[in-house]
Amino acid sequence: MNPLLYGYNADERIVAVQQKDDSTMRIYFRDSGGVRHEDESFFPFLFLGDRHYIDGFPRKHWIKKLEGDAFLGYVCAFEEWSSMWDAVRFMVDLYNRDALKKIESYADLEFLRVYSDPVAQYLMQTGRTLFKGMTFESLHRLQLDIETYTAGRYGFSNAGRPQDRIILIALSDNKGWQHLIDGRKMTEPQMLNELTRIINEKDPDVIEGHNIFNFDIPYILKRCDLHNVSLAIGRDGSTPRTFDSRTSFAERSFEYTVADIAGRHIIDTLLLVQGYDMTKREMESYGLKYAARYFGLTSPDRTYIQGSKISWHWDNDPESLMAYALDDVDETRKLSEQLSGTSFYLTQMLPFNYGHVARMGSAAKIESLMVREYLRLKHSIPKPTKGTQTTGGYTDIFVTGILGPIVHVDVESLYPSIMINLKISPATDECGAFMTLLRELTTLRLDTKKAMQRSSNADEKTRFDARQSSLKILINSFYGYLGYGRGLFNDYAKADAVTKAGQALLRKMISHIQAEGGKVVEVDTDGIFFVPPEAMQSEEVEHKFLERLSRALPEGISVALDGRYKKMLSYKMKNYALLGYDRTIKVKGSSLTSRSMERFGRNYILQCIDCLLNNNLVSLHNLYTGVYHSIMEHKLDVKDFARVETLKEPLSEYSRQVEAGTRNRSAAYEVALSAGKPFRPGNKVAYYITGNDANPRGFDNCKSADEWDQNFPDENTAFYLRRLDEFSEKFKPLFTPQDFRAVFSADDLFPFDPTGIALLIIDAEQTETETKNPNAPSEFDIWLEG
DNA sequence: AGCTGTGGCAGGGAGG
DNA sequence: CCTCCCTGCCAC
Repeated sequence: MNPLLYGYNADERIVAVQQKDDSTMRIYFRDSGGVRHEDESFFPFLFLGDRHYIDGFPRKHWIKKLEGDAFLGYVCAFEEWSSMWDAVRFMVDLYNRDALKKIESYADLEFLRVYSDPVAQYLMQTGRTLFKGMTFESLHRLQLDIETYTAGRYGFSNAGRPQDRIILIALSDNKGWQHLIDGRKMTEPQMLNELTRIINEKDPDVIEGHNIFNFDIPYILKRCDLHNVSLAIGRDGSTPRTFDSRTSFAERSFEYTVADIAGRHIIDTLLLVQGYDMTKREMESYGLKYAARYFGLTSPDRTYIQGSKISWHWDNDPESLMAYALDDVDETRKLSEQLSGTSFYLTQMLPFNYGHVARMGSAAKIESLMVREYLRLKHSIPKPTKGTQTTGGYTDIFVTGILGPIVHVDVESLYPSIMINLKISPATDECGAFMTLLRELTTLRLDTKKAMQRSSNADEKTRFDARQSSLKILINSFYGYLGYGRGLFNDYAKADAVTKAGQALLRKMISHIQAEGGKVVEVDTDGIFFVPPEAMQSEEVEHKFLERLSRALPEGISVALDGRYKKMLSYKMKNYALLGYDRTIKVKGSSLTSRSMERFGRNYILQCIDCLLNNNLVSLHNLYTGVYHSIMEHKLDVKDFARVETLKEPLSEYSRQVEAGTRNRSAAYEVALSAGKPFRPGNKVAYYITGNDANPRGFDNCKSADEWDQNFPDENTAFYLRRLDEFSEKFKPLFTPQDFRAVFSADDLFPFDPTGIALLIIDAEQTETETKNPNAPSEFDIWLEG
């Protein structure tokens, strides 16, 4: 077994960590014969017990940096020394015997500074590990959901007001047991005590909830505070420890309050859903109800209650509210069942507990494996290098318009394949852990995938799938880690080498396709859309073509057929629409449709695309006139023309920046400010434009969507008509100017006649010769020629 | 206290 | 009008 992947096999998993004395821990492993005790010396961790101070130094001071010239920037991590002094002596001895003389007292240690947080965190986390050896199935998971009664409309922020209260705590677990705490029979303090009692009695390993970090837990804690109740739900009798945290899913950042419950793990399904959509990017919302529907987990008789109506239902119709709360926990369980498997299986090989793994990013996971190996080898760990990555994926568009038929090919795992193929790993990784990890994880994933395909048991298949997909996410992050500014082992030059090799590879593929008579339409990073040559338009010939393409590429790089489409609307780079043979339409990119658009616009554009791909110009014209009149006659609902924006920053920060002149005013923030409600980053604001000016300044003419009154519609008709025309403009390149005017016109003087209107296909302009030339010489030519 | 990357496009606002 | 800058959204 490769120590790098220690713990992947079930019989190597830690089942319990028991503290022996102040400085060591005893580890128990599970194997086929049951639980056995293992000599801790093999285990490559430093166990510091639960004392925060050893030799008078906080635990984090055990990781130090020497500032001597020869080893500036390196940290040494220690694992088996009994005292700080031994550790320092070892390190100094290793690098510089002279320096030892300087260290005579604690005062001399001032030149040692805490350097590497990741290392410190790593050690501290492992020291706290309480993960019991369990299968995903045997984990005792408890779902929690609360409903609150508020005098005002915004319950959460009012959690401190005595007149608001928790009315319902719904719990459910995978032992088929359900419990509902009914506020009518208890005071709130009684209810909170009862919650504590039940959790301790049921003793769950995991507590799950949707948005549990930002709502349920903090709310409960606040109410406990108010009523002086101690929420002692830790396995050691402690109360939850909370701290503010932030994760960013790509450019979106998400703030939440992490709660740590001793001996238990908290899983927030909201975070799981966001993490899932980070790669898929096709969900409209991350709310529980939508997510449950998205994954097909909704029961047919599910009860729905609007958030604002909860107080009313509690007063008038409590039974349906209770049913609603139980449906919430039921969906949370199913959601977690679906999504938490990836984190669970990764926990087996990462030096972090389940709850932590579930909220960690990919880079931190990779780094933890690297650091563990360096600790095992007692090798120094590099510091992050400063710099930036300069290149990314190759993106290009060759032709715009409606085209077809279309074939999409892509390189499987482009960046990982390149890294393995060209042996690209960080220069600072002297022990070669990075490449070994990448290789081993890739092999492991392929094996797991094969095992999945072999398996005939549905449950087992699901388990294997969860494992292989969690590995896939991890493997794909190795490239990102190279260019990650805070990565201890980052290497920007190597990150650039990966992307440049990718670009060269794509150019090679493009020229191959063109040489065979294909018409390349669009390229993005690892995939190519093209119109196959006439002779090739059958699936069998396509596969032959793919084989030839694969043979033209280096060993270890494989190309796959990703999709076949009837037609494609090629609009701009990263922006296109596809019509499948099953008549479904996929729209990609933010410039055709995006979440930031008014809903009527989104629907309008989607329908336009449908008409265009199906060459239905009469419908297109009718569509335009229909929407035109709906706007004119105030027939749209506020939901259709309101714009919904997500607040990224606290309102106070926005105000400060506007005051300082470093930021422009923005309608969404102005509406939020004037509403006087407590907004947090991540909250959504819906607003619409008022007035008569077709070109208004948004932040001067905006109103909150819930102020709109159907009986006195005051939306700016001129503005929304202008928006309609802006949306139509997107299709201008498809028509001659006259044809465009004829189609997108509400002028009914002459009936619309589509005769003679042809959709245009335009070759994209050759702007940058260097990037546009697929045959441009590259430093990777030798590699490509094999 | 925690955080994987680059590239392309749209729209608002400010200022020329 | 236009250009520039910034933010937001999205593809990979």
